[in-house]
Amino acid sequence: MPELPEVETIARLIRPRLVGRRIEGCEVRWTRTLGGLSRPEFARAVVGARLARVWRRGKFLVADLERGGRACGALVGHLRMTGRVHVESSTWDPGPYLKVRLALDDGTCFSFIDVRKFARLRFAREPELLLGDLGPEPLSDEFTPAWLAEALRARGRRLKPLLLDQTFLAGLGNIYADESLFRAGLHPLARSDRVGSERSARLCGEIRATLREAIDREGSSFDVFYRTPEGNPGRYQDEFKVYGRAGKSCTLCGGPIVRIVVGQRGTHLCPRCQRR
DNA sequence: AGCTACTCCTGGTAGC
DNA sequence: TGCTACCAGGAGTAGC
Repeated sequence: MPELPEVETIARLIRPRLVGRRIEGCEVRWTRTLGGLSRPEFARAVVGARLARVWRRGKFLVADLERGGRACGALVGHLRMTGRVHVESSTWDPGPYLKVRLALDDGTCFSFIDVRKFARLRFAREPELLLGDLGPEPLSDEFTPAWLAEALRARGRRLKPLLLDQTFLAGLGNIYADESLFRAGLHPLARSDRVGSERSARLCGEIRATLREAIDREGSSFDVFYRTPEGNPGRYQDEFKVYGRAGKSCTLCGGPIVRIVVGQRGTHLCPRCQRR
């Protein structure tokens, strides 16, 4: 599933191919992907606009749009589990799962592809309305040990669902939440208000380190879905310590990795290294 | 406030 | 081999 490192990788790779391009046409094959707008409304909003900036916020991919040098909204994409993005020549075949395609002024096309139809590519006149509820960026200066210690204390929630809550912290998904908790030695069911400041400082550091290492390896690919926009798999899946390793031995203590379900999500941990 | 269940989807796979 | 049933899960929502 594309989480922060995967979306960051995608943003970095498509940025040089998109910035400065003008959208000359659009084809929508699945209207629900637009998240509310009709095809004509969407087309009217984006065709003729220029892509001024490509960036990431949490797991959202954002492209600011301009007309005549003036900001006129943004494309805000979310890949959910199986969304993919490609920028290729217009002769490239996007396959049967293409949802939206934007023709650009240099003969390339931006293709938004999704097998399961959960991904969204929305036009927003004010993207802040879609992004405003997100918590801090884990790799920003805002995300400090002091902030995390206080935030954990203020919310009496179990750690795993809290880390997946995008209004708490933006960008972690199932994989990197499990990996970060393992590296910090914290149990996914531990209550956030009982994690001391020492432990929460460690969690802060491990979240940042995990995400940085995953970005360095262009994200994780363990199934057919996530690929970089160049079609390459990421390499971080080789570094997983707990995710998808149920029954295998812990790299620290040798004991078995266990899979439990927390909030309808598969959750992987080492019960010996991660005490409650 | 926080938890659980349900919804949206379909390729892959386990089981027969 | 070929069928069916179930699983994965990000986020929104409803209900307790």
